[in-house]
Amino acid sequence: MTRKPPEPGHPADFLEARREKLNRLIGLGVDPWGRAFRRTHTLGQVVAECASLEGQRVFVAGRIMAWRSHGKAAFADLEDASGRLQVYLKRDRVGADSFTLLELVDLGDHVGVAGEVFRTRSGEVTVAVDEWSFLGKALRPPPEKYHGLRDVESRYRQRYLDLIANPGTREVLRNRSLIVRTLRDILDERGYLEMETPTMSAVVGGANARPFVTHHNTLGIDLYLRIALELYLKRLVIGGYDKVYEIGRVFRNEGVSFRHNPDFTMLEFYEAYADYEDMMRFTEYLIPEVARRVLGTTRIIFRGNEVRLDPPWQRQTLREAIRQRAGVDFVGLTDIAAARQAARDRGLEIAPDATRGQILDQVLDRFVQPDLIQPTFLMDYPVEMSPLAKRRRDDPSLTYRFEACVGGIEIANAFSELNDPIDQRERFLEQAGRRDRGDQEAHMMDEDFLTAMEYGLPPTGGEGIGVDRLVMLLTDSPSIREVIAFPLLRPRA
RNA sequence: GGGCCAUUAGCUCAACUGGUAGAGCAUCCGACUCUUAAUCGGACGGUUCGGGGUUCGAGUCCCUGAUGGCCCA
Repeated sequence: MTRKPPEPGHPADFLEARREKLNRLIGLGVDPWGRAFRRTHTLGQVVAECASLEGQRVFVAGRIMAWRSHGKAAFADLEDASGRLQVYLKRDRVGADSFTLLELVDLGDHVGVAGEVFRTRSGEVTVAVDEWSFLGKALRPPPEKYHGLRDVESRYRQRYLDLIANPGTREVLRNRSLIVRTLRDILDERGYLEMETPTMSAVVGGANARPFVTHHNTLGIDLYLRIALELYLKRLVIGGYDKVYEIGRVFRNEGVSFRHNPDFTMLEFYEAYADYEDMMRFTEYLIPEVARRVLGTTRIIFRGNEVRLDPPWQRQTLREAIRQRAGVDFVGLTDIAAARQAARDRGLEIAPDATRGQILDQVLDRFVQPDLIQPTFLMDYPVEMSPLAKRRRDDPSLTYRFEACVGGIEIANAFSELNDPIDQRERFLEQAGRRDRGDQEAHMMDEDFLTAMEYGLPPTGGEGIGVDRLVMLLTDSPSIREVIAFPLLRPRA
């Protein structure tokens, strides 16, 4: 590709203009990349403490976000993680040579400045610069200063530009960090130990999902990326830790949607000698408490609805919730053919060999979850959908399991853990049968886990929370991709 | 996987029923020592997502591919 040679004063394009400035800087013996710069204050601190700082000399640094030139003076807006601050660059103050060098400054450059804090006529806190230096030249221009970066694809592919240009994105990812930290704080306060379990292993389980496969070269074996944290955390409970949790990435080889990303963050916690009732009580404390600590309120807006997170949350059996919203008792319906037909009558596409669990999943997805705006526990899932949950004493076809829905999406899944290794083996066998019949989401037989269970898992309450979805909820984000810094996209062709 | 929509200058967006691709910001040149979406004057900047077709003529219509969004699965 040929390109016009840049004429002096008329560079062929914006990239060459910046390259040329860079070369001029190097030619002048100026280091365009800078070195560590000892700030006395962040930009936000200068603004916040301006009353006491007025008249004092400060050292601050930031990226140049706006530039207003006035002949022998100029104003620039600097930005760092703490905020934005205006600086005033006057020839009489910085000196003629240094002022001339400002011609080589571009939007997006990092600079460090020293100068006196003052207020302009209009009252804006400003630093009257007497010395400045380059801390990092930008060879590409930042996005448009007023509209920012709007193109959704560019925002995800080049998240750094999204972050530079859009304060709202900075706020969301910052809140994500605070939410995760707060989850840890609360779990720590409650005496849970944070653990780390394998992300790769020869057998995966803990959820109905297709795993990613990878390969270990020296061992010469295929390994799976984990789809849940459950089976290893339960081993730790067997080992004697009575309260454990893990926050970590899990990987599911399935489609992408506004609430699905192939890798996402799960929180799972397990408490020995507890049950799903305890998990419900803890959940309806945990979620509003996170909201209160991070956002300062338990009343949030999500997708245009006000959601009140305060306890107690609604409780409804799955059976009743479905009967109420779909008009059919799908849980109680034992005739599978009739169930398939009833689902089809309600506009669902049901495969001829669909199991009851698959039908219930679809009915839940379509009719029940979207309707559950206020926090709700859906309780008592059928045993065939819940191969790791304890059976109800009063009805062994159901389990002590609940899912929590908030804002119309599922954010948590919990149960009284199945601790009978004989029943667990039967459940795995039943799942393995489905696998043999082609259900790639069915559980694998996990002899190692069964062996562990045979050493004795105490009655245990366990729960998984979709951290990304919780962040969506608390930041009113319409898509999971808004709360994941670098969501998966197809590579650019 | 299916349906609908989108893709135009570095960024944000225009361009009626097919008829010379424009604006703002950014960039470059010039003026300006309290501006703040600074202002004023001038200039540069395009594979209209890729490929094919229809037509005297395609950003616009048709086919095909790519990527993304939304809805459905």
